[in-house]
Amino acid sequence: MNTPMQQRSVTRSMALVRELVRTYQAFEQLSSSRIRSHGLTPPQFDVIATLGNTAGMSCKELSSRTLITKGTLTGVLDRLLDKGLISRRVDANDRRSLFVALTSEGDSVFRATFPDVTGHCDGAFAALSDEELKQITATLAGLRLAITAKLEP
Amino acid sequence: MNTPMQQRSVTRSMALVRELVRTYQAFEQLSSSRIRSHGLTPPQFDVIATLGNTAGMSCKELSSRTLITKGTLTGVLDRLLDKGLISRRVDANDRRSLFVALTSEGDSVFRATFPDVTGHCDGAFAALSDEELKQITATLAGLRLAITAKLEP
DNA sequence: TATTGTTATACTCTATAACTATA
DNA sequence: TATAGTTATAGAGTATAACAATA
Repeated sequence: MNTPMQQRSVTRSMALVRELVRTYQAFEQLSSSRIRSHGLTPPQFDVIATLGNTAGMSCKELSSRTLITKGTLTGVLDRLLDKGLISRRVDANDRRSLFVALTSEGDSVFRATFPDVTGHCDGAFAALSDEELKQITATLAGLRLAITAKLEP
Repeated sequence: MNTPMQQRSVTRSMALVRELVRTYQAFEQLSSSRIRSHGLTPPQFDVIATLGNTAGMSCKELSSRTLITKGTLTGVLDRLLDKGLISRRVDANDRRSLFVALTSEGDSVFRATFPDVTGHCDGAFAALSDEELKQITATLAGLRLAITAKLEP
């Protein structure tokens, strides 16, 4: 009633935010150990997973999808290049741009790791029906859109 | 129908996992810029937020709540100590253990940053009713429990 | 002039494991 | 012997900003 506006507002989303963070952290903990067992770091896996099932993309697009800033991305790509998992070549149309794609070995790693990482969640979600999974996914998507809208302006 | 078991299973949770990661990343992006504007890193904020509204706790407990491993935690606490935001003193009962708590300056920082960070989500969630917020929070909690159960054994 | 990506710098976090001191 | 934390080491990610090449 006479709780300050700011205070009430904060209380409203606090529980949700905390729970989102905790849920993600739990997932992170589960997936990170799986990722490392394949000899990758989480950011490296992020790149592999983003490139998987695509023809490839520019560093700019890869950066915006993974949320890894361009300066950092160069280093991450260097290490994946050393491992032979990606190729990086100049775009013929715009020679400022680099086209990054999985090599066939990178694709093998993608096919081995991605199902393994997500697959470890399936046991956890076994109790949920397809309908419930769909529902939760939609809820999260809505949440994400709300946050993204707040980010852009 | 004749899709392999593993394949079907992966497909089931893949969309949900991707959406959870993306939603969290969007939140991370929003909160991280707020956190840094207060002169903290995300792990440092994590510690401040965990200590906030408590009397303090051991490094062990802090480590298990933040998911920061003990070796890393020492460094993070060192930096917060340098900033004068926490105190670290030997526990009288068990002299192997350290009791970590916010200083009054740390508490001020907590009170300034925590509402600011979570508050930036309130605009995003303004369209949701209290009931919906509650519902989504409960859904996430269920998801987390499912993942945590998978982690422990 | 603007954009794409690299390089340079300095710092923080991370995993891992050996170590100290208490219990 | 086991536990709480620190220290040591090496690597990886991060922010930031200056830079080169191309548009």
